[in-house]
Amino acid sequence: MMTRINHFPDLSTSEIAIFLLGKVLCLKTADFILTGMITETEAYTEDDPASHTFGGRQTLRNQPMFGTVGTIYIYLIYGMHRCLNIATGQKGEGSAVLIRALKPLQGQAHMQYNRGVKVTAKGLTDGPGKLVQALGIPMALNGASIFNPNIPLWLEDHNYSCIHQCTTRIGIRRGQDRLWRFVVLGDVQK
DNA sequence: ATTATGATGTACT
DNA sequence: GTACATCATAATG
Repeated sequence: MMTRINHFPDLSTSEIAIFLLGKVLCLKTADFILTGMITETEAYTEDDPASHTFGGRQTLRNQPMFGTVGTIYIYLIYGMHRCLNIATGQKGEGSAVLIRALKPLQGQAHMQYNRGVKVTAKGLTDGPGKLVQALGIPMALNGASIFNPNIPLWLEDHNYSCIHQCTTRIGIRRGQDRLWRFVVLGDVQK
């Protein structure tokens, strides 16, 4: 059984971050479908000093984070890498889940081509910037809904069940103490 | 194996 | 000007 996800359960941002672990992110191009299982996520909310929306700050860039649940937020970080987030909460609430890592499932060779570097299967998509590049997620999807059936990016539930761990976050300076990073442990069961 | 450095857009001081 | 939700490459142990 494999179903396309067209809504999220009514949960908090960190609970949705956990919900997304083991789900499958899919991108369709003219010739390929590229898929990968989500293995690492992170929650970002308005009370998180590391969030673009800390304290309710609104800018032109972070508007999608204030959109309805499922709004896609893609932004450029360090001038060169793009990160994929999915908004959570009500419209007007600046919260989202960052997709930090995938395990490649379908179209690995094409992901390799998109990345343009010689790396192992793990290295293909084991970072937020890497997975966006590997799938070739277009910036044009910024602000669209992940539940919109007319866009080439969507989520599927393949009924993978996985054990997860909550950890402190990495790669940031502020708000490191919060246990809002979620990773899949070990192998995944069908 | 770990550490150092450069690339460089957007938000903010 | 500085900081940043990063990554590849080079240098070092």
